[in-house]
Amino acid sequence: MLGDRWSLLIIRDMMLLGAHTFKEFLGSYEGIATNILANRLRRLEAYGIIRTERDPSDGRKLIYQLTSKGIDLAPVLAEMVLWAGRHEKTKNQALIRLMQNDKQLFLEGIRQRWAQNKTHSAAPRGRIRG
Amino acid sequence: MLGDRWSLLIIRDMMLLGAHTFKEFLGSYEGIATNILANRLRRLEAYGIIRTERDPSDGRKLIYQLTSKGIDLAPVLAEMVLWAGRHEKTKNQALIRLMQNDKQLFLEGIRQRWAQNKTHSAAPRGRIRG
DNA sequence: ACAAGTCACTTGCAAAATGCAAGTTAAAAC
DNA sequence: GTTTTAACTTGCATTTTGCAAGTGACTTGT
Repeated sequence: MLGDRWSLLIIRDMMLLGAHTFKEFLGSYEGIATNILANRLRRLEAYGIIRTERDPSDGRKLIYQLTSKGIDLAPVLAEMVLWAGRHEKTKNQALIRLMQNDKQLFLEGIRQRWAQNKTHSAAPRGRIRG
Repeated sequence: MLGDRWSLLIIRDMMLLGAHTFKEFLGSYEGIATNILANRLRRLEAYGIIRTERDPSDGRKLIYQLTSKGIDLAPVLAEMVLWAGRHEKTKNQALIRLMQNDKQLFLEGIRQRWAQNKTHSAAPRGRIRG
């Protein structure tokens, strides 16, 4: 279900970088092709991990949001980031230290940033500051 | 690095089912092809996640073991199993309840089962009992 | 001692997934 | 009302995956 090259990276970009439009996912430095991205977004939606909404202030844009099922992947992503920080050369050591020092607080932060989705209001903006 | 269909499943089988030979990985119900399995095992070894040893009691067999880097993936796998248990129909609810009730104890269990690797003695045997 | 397994692969080929470049469509912006 | 922008789709080449059938070293059974 998440066993491909891109799905978890897309979710990571939503959680950690606050990405929620097609273009923002494309910009994320790994360079996914547009057809693959479109396909993965549809799959993630079919799995109930993300949902889609039109941007009320710009009819061209779609806003991708994590569902509660998607938000529940935060601990998985957090552990992956910690593991990579421990064993691979990685930038963003600040984020990793933040997560090490208070994992619960970090997870709460993600949940709060995305919790609004349930009430159907606007998506959270911005990236997490290390 | 782990962004493919099989790598994390192989690691899961090592951690949760105690698999450590080529044949045991093949038996694991998902049905990986032999050429892909051989390729993934080599990649995981190249990444330093597993290591390989000859079985001293049977020269045909190779024993695959998790390195400390591989053991450190236990929290990632644990969170994945918990997530799947929460959101997907899954068997092995006993294991999931065990993990929910005491995640730390569960992780300690995995670490102890595999810690012997550092001292170059025999690999741990058997699966985790829910 | 020797034939018949077993184990851990490799090889060849077909099928599927991925990647790349160039559209397309609807909605802003100028 | 022409040009941009956002979110895709399409066609085709390349890469990865999967399947079936070997292969070679080692062990088992007689």
